Amino acid sequence: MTTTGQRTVAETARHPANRYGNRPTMKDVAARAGVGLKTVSRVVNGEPGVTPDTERRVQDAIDALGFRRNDSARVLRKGRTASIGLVLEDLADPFYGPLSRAVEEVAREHGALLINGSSAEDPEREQELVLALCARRVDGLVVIPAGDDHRYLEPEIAAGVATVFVDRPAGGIDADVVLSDSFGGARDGVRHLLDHGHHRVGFIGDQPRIHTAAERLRGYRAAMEDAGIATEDRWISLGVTDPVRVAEAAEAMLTGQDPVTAIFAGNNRVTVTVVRVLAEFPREVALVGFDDFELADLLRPGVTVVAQDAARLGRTAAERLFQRLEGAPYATERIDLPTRLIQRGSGELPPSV
Amino acid sequence: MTTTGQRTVAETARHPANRYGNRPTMKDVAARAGVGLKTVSRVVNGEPGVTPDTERRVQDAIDALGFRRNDSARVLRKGRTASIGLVLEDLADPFYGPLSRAVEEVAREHGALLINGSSAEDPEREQELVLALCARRVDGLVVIPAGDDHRYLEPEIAAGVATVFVDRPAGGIDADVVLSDSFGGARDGVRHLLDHGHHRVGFIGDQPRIHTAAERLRGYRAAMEDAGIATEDRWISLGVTDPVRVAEAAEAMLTGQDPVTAIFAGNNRVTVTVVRVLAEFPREVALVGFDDFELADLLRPGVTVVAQDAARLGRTAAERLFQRLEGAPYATERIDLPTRLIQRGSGELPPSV
DNA sequence: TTGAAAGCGCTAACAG
DNA sequence: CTGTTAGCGCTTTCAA
Repeated sequence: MTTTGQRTVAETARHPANRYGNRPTMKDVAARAGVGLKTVSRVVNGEPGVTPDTERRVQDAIDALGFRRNDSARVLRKGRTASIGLVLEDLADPFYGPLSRAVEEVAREHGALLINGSSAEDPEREQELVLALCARRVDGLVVIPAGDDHRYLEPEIAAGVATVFVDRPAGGIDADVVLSDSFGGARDGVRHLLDHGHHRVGFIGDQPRIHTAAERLRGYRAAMEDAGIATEDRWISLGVTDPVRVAEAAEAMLTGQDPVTAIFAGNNRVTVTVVRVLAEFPREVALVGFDDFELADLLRPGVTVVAQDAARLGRTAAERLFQRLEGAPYATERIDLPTRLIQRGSGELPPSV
Repeated sequence: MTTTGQRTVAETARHPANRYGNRPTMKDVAARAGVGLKTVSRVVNGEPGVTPDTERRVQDAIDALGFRRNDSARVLRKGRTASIGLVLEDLADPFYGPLSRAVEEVAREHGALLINGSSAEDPEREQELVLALCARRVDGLVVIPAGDDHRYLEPEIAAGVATVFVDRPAGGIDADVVLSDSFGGARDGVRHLLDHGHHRVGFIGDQPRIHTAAERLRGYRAAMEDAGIATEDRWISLGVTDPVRVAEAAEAMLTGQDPVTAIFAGNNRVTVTVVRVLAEFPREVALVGFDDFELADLLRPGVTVVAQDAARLGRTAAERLFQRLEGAPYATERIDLPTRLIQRGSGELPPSV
């Protein structure tokens, strides 16, 4: 601790004790500057109607005391917190990094802060988090839902908390949602494999209670059906996407009778695990994954993917949120963002058996 | 909008207008339940001293009105916000995902929410963000600094905002800091290359004003010196780590007279760019990178790295923060976390010229 | 067991 | 241009 630091402590310690570690308030500043409370407020908020001289006296007092406006009090009075909440599945998932960054960027453009939390794909934890954010009176909420029943949000939305869902739709309530075209993307990806001569195509996806997982499975089935292929149950594996289960699933469908010659992976984690399995596998197997991921182009072969634009997803949702916050109450809307097939080699391999 | 939803609107609309979208307050609940304000407060906060019967009446009123406690007001009164701020460089950077997730997890264990923002490596923006968080009266702050002068934080720290720096030390103030051993890690990585027969080893790093970048450079120089090799300026490139500059730097040191036979890359972004360059390069070049990254093991050759544990960095910092928040004022501390060399092939290649 | 009153630090509304 | 007053919705204190 420097000497300067210690003097600061002594200085602030002169003020009457309160719960904020003896911080000076506008009242203290007013007393020191010899002006009224409201004048301090004017200076702090850059409102007009203060003589340069007065302003300087107030500013000096602010600097001397180390005053910083207490936004908690301000919020209480103004009713707007200038903050929005973001609830997602897992901040550590590379898919959500760009998404939350995009939301943050838009929030920043609107002078708002971002409070965020991970639901860990647990509906209860999602609700807990959302309600905690509502209790803080965030102005709005961007939610990547873990659960499928969001009726608990009804009173909040009715009370004016703008809410936009991303990546998966809300359950049981009418709300804005921004989605990638999971169905179309998966269908295109599987069709791409079929176009390259495959007939036995496997699908490894997440738990079907997750909307995107169900949609992608639907896309897979649609593509197979369009091609007149009867899918076998052995080719389809759904469940949690931890590496162990996914690796076992991949190995199972790659071996035995009538093994698959191509795999469609339902999300980035699945894709990566399948790549690991295939790296050890004796036969060449074609692969298309849903979600792009870093370095997919550097692997050999490069991994063909159905890419969705996570940043755009986040930006679109956040912009929608602030439109609602600022404007008239529009009708709720569903925004579908297109996916894009990126060919890198793995999806263009021919059947090896 | 369901019928239930509309009734909720009508219901809340009866309450006197305020700034929170006509939300019921404890006063409203008290009126409806026919009890005093304080009794509602007791029920809401689970305080003892309320008859089961009264409690039920209050609870019914709460449910009927859709009441949710306004934590802004609570905060104003209690002085603690139960939230901490995290300022990092870029939420979208894969290195920070696990770190912020770890911080969030610890916050959650302590019942606190996480407010975070990206500084975009801009000192002004860092300060702006930090002060905005202080104005919100976050209880504490975890900062990955972009700037190197943090004296602006002195009054805040004196006023009781617990602050822990991560990844890089604070400038101009005395504060806790949690670091990876950049110097030792880089020295070990370079030494590893030297041990495999290299003499001309290149170093591509970030701007030396960034503490970790400077430390890693120092580690590189120490290893070279220990081996009795005089480094040439041509082998060293420092600056912003955008792909274009890094690629040019790599190509420059790989060609011309006395080209390097091995490269040490100063962070994950640099490493990835160098991998791309080497993939196109006619000669085999050894590579060790600072920071681990996903799929490094799947590339051919696998990329040898000096790994730091981002999650542990975040967890350690956050735990330190809450120790401070809860306990006596310890002396500030510097915590160094070890790095780990992970051999995957690229760092074990012999010199090719 | 319950409630009335005071006040957290700020801003809105209205005087001077 | 400046200051005073009255809350924002909650918790604290203290009395019933």
